[in-house]
Amino acid sequence: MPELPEVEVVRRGLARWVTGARIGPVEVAHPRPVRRHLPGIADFCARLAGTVIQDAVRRGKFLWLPLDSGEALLAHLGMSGQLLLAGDGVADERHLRVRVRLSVPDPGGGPPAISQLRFVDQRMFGGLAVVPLVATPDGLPAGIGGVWEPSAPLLPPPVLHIARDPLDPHLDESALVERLRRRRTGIKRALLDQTLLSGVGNIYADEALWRARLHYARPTEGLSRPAVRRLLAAVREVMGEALAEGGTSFDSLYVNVNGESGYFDRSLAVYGQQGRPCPRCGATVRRDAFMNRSSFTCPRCQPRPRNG
DNA sequence: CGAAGCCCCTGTTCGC
DNA sequence: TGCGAACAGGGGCTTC
Repeated sequence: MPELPEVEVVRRGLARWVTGARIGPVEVAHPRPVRRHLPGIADFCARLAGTVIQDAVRRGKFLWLPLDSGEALLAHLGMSGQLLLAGDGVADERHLRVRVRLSVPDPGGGPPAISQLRFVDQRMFGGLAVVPLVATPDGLPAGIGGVWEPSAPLLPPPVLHIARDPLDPHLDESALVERLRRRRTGIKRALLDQTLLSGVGNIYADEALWRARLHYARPTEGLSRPAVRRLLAAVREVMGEALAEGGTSFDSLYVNVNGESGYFDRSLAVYGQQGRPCPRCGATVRRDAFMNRSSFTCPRCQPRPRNG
């Protein structure tokens, strides 16, 4: 499943390889991934055809390509989505949902010559839409990327309520710490609340809580400022490590755009590790049902709060 | 406004 | 061997 560091690697690959590309005909093989484009499939295709991609920008797990039409192609990969660059000779993937034909003026040596952007998604939680771009409420850059800006920083409306993510240099950490401490809920719920902080999914929440030695049910009420800051530092740390691995595991970003990740299977201390020893203290990692999901903790490093 | 729960989706794995 | 249930989970949406 694509997590924030992988989405960032995809963003970098797209920025590198398709900035300046002109979009040609668009084929929608399955209507579901375009369901959030309310005017329909024909309108989706018509708005894309003939435009030129200006940039690739990301906030949390939302990714968009600003177009010279003033609109943007907005993407969310959901659980199983991939954005792949391909040449015409590459066989269609089994779950190919949308094909965007491209003409890339300067292929720049990416083998083979890129002529398609493909949205491949088995489970179709993710999707694409063509959306307008509106000014960011705070006047600051919309997210990561955004080298190209017409005059003011711009954001797709569906991303307006999404908070900045841990990799965003404009994240106001002090304000976040205070907002989080005013919440009356468990710390993992708060960590997963995209209106507070975006891009943290179940895996990174569990890994960061383990590093900060906090149980997922620990009430936000009563968490000290330093404790919250330690947790945010842990989130940033684990994501930074994953990004470093994703960025160095392969020779070129072109490969990473094609959906590879170097992070999982390694480096995970607790997520998916039930029954195995905690890497820090050796106690047996446990798995609990929480929020209709799984939560993994070390019972010794992360003791359950009395009233949790 | 905040908190919490439901639901969407399909391939894989597991239990009977 | 076959079949249905459980599971994976981000985020939109609804309700209180």
